Amino acid sequence: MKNLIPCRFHIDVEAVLKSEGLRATKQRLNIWDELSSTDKHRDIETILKDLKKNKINVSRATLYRTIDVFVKHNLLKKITLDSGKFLYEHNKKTITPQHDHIVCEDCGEIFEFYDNNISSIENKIADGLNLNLTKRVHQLSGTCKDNQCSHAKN
Amino acid sequence: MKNLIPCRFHIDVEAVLKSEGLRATKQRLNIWDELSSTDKHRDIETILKDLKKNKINVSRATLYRTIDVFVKHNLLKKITLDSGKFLYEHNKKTITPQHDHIVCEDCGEIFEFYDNNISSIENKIADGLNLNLTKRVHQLSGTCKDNQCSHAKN
DNA sequence: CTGAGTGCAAAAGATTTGCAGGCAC
DNA sequence: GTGCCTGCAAATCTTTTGCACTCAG
Repeated sequence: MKNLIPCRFHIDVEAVLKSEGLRATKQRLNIWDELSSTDKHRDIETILKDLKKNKINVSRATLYRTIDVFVKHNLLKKITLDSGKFLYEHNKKTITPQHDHIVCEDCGEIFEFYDNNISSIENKIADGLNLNLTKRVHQLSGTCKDNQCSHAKN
Repeated sequence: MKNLIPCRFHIDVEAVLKSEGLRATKQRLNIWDELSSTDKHRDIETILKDLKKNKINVSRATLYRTIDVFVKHNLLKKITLDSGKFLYEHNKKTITPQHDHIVCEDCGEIFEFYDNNISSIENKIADGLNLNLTKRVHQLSGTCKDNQCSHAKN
């Protein structure tokens, strides 16, 4: 029932898990299949629902634990919304290795952006405080200028 | 017992509340006194504890509701940490009107920064998507280069 | 085989809500 | 006096945890 979903990263994950001394259980592989099947940003609830939709049964607890593992090992990126909710997106190491997000408040669409100048300014700021940057969050949100979410058509 | 705490914004808040059709209850004024008494970034729990320390009794529910009101009316700024926890800081309209945060993971110290170039880049990005920027979050964190949190002595 | 990982259900936190009573205006 | 606001406790929501069982290596 999952043959429509490209499992692009199956092998990678198995390797990563093993190299970290973790077991490649079918739950973890199934969850990764689901996570890597789309570029959407989803919360735990949605991921769980999508798993069920594909007849993959994992307990909520396991999903939490697995997502934790993936985030810790950089397979997943955790996005913290201003509401305190979290969204997750898989780390396609090949495309846009570092990027930030801008959300349209009208339609909920999330776009990714990246700017090299910002990075270098950030580094200067950290340097000035004698800090090594370890994490960065940069999220913008806005409303559509023409009130029609024309960007969504892009 | 609160005579040591400068109540710099008392009048403002009362005016703001009234202009919004809200009542200037003693709970709201007391909470604002506490919030405006320091530039620290605190979570609900800490604020509640600090209130009790100053013999101000408000229920947890009222504190949540009041903080909501203040955030909504721009008297308070809500900072969302990556852990999903929230911190609050009062909006001193006079100093650093717009700023972001960089956290030292070693000592928890939070510094504020602002860079005009970043703002203009952000605006360009939003423009490109036909969006009016309404909110921005930019938070960095890092570890101390010399492992001694020398910045904390600044 | 053995212990890391899982499922379940209960626990733990954090925040919200319903409602009766209180107080700002 | 009126109804917005508060306090309390219960409810809700999200995430974590303890424990017995399972299965990957």
